[in-house]
Amino acid sequence: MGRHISPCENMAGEGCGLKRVLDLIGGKWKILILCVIYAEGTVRYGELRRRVYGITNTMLAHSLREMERDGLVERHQFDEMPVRVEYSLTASAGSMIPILLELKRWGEEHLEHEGLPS
Amino acid sequence: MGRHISPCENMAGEGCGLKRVLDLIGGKWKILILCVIYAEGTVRYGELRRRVYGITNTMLAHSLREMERDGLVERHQFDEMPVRVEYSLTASAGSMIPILLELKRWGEEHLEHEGLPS
DNA sequence: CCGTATCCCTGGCGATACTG
DNA sequence: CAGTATCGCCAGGGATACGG
Repeated sequence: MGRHISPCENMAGEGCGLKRVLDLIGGKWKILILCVIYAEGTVRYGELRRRVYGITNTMLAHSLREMERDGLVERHQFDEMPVRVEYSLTASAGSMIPILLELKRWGEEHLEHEGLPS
Repeated sequence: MGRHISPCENMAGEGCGLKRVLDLIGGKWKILILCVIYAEGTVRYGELRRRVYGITNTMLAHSLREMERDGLVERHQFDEMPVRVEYSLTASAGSMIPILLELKRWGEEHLEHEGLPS
């Protein structure tokens, strides 16, 4: 005893904080996108697409729209010719970054990269 | 400058640590299951199903098998009558828990529960 | 009690083509 | 350059029934 949270604690209940976070950043791409924007500070759309390995146009645009709506990223459009658009993190998303970087570190420490064992 | 990681840092590249973690614990249920097992210390299958709100039999069993295979949970079967099975975290999964709890806290601090705005 | 076996369906995701 | 518009796949997830 002492190492457990009370069994009554709402770990995975209906409106659990964890579930709500996962609704925000769940799915295949959002966490990766957030981390890349963070690493770059400010990124243009095309650069972002190149940095997030394997993402398609559709998914990048779609994910960005949702994250903008959810207050995680900011979009700044410069009406030059040709048009330039830059993305950056909101303060809110910024405060989540350290957690995501820890997750990344955990993966690097605990998971060997390996191809398929033949 | 100074606040950025080098642009060359592999944030979301092909074998990125982040991607590998997400392969392990991505999807709709695994993170929640891990946190519930942690909170209980040791849990029986049925208790787990009750605690993870909304999960189905199929998905719980399936997730548990994968996580066992991946070295995240341990299964202990007691051949009593009726049979009893208990799940607990491995040390490896345990070391990830603090990160997941931070994520949960982030959600609780930054996300109001709200139904649909009418 | 603790699951597996099946079947089925939705929506996340992707490919391609096209526009301001 | 920075996206939308469409279409379609298929794997993740769910319901139900059954087995050790």
